[in-house]
Amino acid sequence: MADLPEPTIERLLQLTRVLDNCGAAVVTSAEIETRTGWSSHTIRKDISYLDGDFSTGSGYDVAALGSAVRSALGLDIKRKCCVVGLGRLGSAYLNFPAFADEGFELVAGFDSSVNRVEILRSPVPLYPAFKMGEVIVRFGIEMALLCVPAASAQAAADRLAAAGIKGIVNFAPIALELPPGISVRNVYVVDELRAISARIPIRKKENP
Amino acid sequence: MADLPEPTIERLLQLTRVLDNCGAAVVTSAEIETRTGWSSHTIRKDISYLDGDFSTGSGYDVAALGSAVRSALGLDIKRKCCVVGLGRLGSAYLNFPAFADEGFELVAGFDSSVNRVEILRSPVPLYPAFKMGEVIVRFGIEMALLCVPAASAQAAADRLAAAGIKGIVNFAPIALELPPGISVRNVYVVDELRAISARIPIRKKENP
DNA sequence: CCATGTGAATGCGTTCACAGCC
DNA sequence: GGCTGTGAACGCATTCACATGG
Repeated sequence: MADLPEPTIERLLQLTRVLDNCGAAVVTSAEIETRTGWSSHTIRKDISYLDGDFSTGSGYDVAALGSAVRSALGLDIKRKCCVVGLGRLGSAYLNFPAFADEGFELVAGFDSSVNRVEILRSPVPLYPAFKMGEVIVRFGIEMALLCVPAASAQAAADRLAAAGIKGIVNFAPIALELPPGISVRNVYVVDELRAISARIPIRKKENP
Repeated sequence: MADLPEPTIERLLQLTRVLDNCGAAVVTSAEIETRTGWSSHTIRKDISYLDGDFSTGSGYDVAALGSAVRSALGLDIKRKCCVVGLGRLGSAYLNFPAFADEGFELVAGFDSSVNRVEILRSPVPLYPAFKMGEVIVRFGIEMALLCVPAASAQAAADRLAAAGIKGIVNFAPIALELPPGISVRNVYVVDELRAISARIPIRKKENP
C-alpha cells in the first residue's frame, strides 16, 4: 500500500463514521455518494488504494471495509495522549469518556499552576508543566490536546515539540510554528464560522 | 476577483490570524513561509488573487493585506447565528464572548425541551425547537452551531436546511446528509485525534 | 537589489470509461 | 445486470522562472 493522497486520508477518516452509522451489512459506492456528496468514482478510487477484497459482488462488505480503512489509517493502534493546560476546557477533557472508546489513552495532564495540579481531582495523573518533557518521553506520549490560553500556546507547543510529540490538537486561536513532521489540527469554533462565512456566496443565487 | 480555489480560501482564513499576531507593520512572503510552512510561491499566488496593491516594495502592508483578505472572504459581513441544542456544550456557547468580536451575532438558542428553554438564563432569546423554522427566517439567521446529541443531529439538520440555513458547525460525531449549497464543518475532537493518528508514520523514520 | 506579481510548466488528484467479476 | 477496480485523460493547484516595480 503506497501512501495515500492527503484528500483521500481525510475522506477515509470520515468514511469510518459513515460505515459505523449505516446499519446495513453491505453498501455500494452509490449509496456512499448520496450520504457524503463525494462522487462514487472518487470513493471507489479511494477504496482501491487499500489492499484487500471487500466487494461482495453487489456492494462493499461494511465490516471488512471498515476494518481495512482503520488498519490503513493506523486507527487500530492505541495511542497515548496528554492534556496541556487544565483550565475549563482542558479539565473537561480529563473526564471525557469517548477517547478510550476510540483507542486513545489519556495518561497525563499538565498545568503551569502547581496549585491547580495539586487541587484538581482527575482520573489521570497530573503534573506541573516543568515535568512535561520527562513525562512525555517516559510514557511514550504521542499526542497532546493543547488547551492553554493563546498567549502561552506557542511556548507550550515548543516544549511539546522538544519532547518529541507527534501531533497536537490546538485549541488556541493562533497559528502554531512547529518543525516539520508534527501534525497540527486547529480546533476553534470561530474559525469554523469564518470558514462557513467565506463560502456563503455574496449576493448570488445558489444555482446560477 | 474570480472565485478563489478552495485550498486558497483555507489558507487565507489562517493568514488573517498570522497577520493579526505578527506584530510588525510589514511582512514578506518569506516570513509567512517560516510562520506557516506554506511555500512563498503559494502565498504570493494566493495573494495575487486578491485585488488591490499591498506591496510596499519590501513586503506586504499588514493592515492593508489583512483587510483585503477579510473583504475577499466576506468576513467583514456581520452574520447572524443560532445555537441548536442547549446541553452542556450549547449553553456554554450562549455566553461565549468571542463571537461578537469576530462579527458573528448570536441571536437565538433552540432546544427540544420546553422546560430547559424556560429555565435557562441566557443573554440571547431561547425558543422551543418547533419554532426553529419561523425564527430563522424572521431574523435572517445564516449559520447554526449544532450541539444536539448524535441521535437527533440529522433530524435537526434537516429542519435547519428546510429553514434555509447557509452553514452548520456540527459537533455531533456523524456525517450529516444535506442538500448542496449548505456548508458543513465538523468539530469533533476525537476525529482530530484520529486525523493526527493517521498521519503518524508507521515504524518509519521521519527523514527516510 | 530585493521582493512582489504572473503567465507557463509541472504534478497530483479527480473523473472517465471500460474491463473484470459476482 | 449491476457493481467494483483501474489505467488513462483531464483539470486544477502548486511550482517555477522571469519580468516588473519600489
